[in-house]
Amino acid sequence: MSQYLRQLEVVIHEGRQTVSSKELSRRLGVTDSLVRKDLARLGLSGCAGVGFPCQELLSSIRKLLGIDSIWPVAVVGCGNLGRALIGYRGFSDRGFRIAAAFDLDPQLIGRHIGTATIEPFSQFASIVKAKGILLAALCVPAVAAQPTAERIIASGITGILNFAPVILDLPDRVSVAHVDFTIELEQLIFAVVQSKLDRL
Amino acid sequence: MSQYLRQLEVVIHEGRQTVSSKELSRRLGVTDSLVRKDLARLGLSGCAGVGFPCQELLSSIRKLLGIDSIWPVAVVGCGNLGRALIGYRGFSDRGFRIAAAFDLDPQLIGRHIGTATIEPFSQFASIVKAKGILLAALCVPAVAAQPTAERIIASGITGILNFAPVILDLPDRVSVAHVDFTIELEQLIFAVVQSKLDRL
DNA sequence: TAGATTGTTAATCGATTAACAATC
DNA sequence: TAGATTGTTAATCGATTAACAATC
Repeated sequence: MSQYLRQLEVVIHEGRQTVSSKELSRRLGVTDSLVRKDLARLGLSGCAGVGFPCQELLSSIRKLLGIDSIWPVAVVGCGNLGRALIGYRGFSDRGFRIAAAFDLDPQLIGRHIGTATIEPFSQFASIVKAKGILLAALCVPAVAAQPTAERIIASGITGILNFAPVILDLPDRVSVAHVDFTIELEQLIFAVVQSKLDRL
Repeated sequence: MSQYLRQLEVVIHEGRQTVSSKELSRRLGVTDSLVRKDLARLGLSGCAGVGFPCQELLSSIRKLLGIDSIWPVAVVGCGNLGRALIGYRGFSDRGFRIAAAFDLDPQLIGRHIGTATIEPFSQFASIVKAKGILLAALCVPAVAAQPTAERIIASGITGILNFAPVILDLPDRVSVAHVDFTIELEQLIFAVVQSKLDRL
């Protein structure tokens, strides 16, 4: 679905008013049938002979994905990775905002990065509650990931973007998305090796 | 497959010699049938009544994934994200090594981060060739991603881990893995919203 | 009307699962 | 032998595709 969004933005940028399932399918590398089926599943309909209205499609998908409003996100752990995330452009115009950043290290606390100031982790619960934050990006070392995750969900966080190379064991009511560079790299290598073998 | 590796490492860490498809399936949240089928597809076999030998399984999968040796990786772009990647622990013991880092900014060139020194991008081709690097992590701003990617594949890079929120258009012989925090976050939000709706 | 494109049905495909005889 | 677990077959499931009448 995110891919649909991205391509829609491109099409809109080109000044188009409508887009056909065929056009979208071409851009996404899938069949037009699938595009129509996907959009129908979301309850969206187009005009036979014309296509789908771009703007309506865009806002409908945004709404369905829950990104029609701006979600404040807390960054937990401000090492290299956490700081990179705080500085990451492209969140702001896509429905996210780094609303708070936390660390344990007294050396880091109080530092400004981008628009955020690093707060002591002890303040997590109160700040998160005050700002209505529901999502956290977990950027702590692997060993700290599980206990930190447990502590932050106790403060009402319901979604965690986990950057630690550890599988978190958390209650079902919490959603976890896992970003693991090692896995991504392994998959890349696998693809490279495969493609080499194919060419022999 | 990477998930298999991770779980195998856990099992081996516990001192076990063999592991059953049932045990692995439980850890991975799939069926035992699927585990056996996957392993069979890779040409690996276990012992009926006993299970699969952990060590053999581990090294076979490593070999199949192409990570039985250490792959040198070049980091291109040493902003927040690039530096985070260079400092990322956990690569070293999983078959990767950051072998070189590049940037355009004269301010950054010569700086040491972890074990790497930032080199001028103009030196890319020669250094990559000298060190036999085939993989690059692309950590440049979105607008620079496509031209930079074109330039680095001209130097013999065959696999790119792309961190820029842009879909790269490259020849088929090059493998690309795309890491996009925005997409990950959108998926997380979707899961959070879904789970909220489910509970109503 | 003619051309383009939708929404939907039926067919296909691949991946997953259940089941079980064979094996240790 | 009895218990555990494999390898494999046949059945199931879900997702994708092809096709086409209906619609603009």
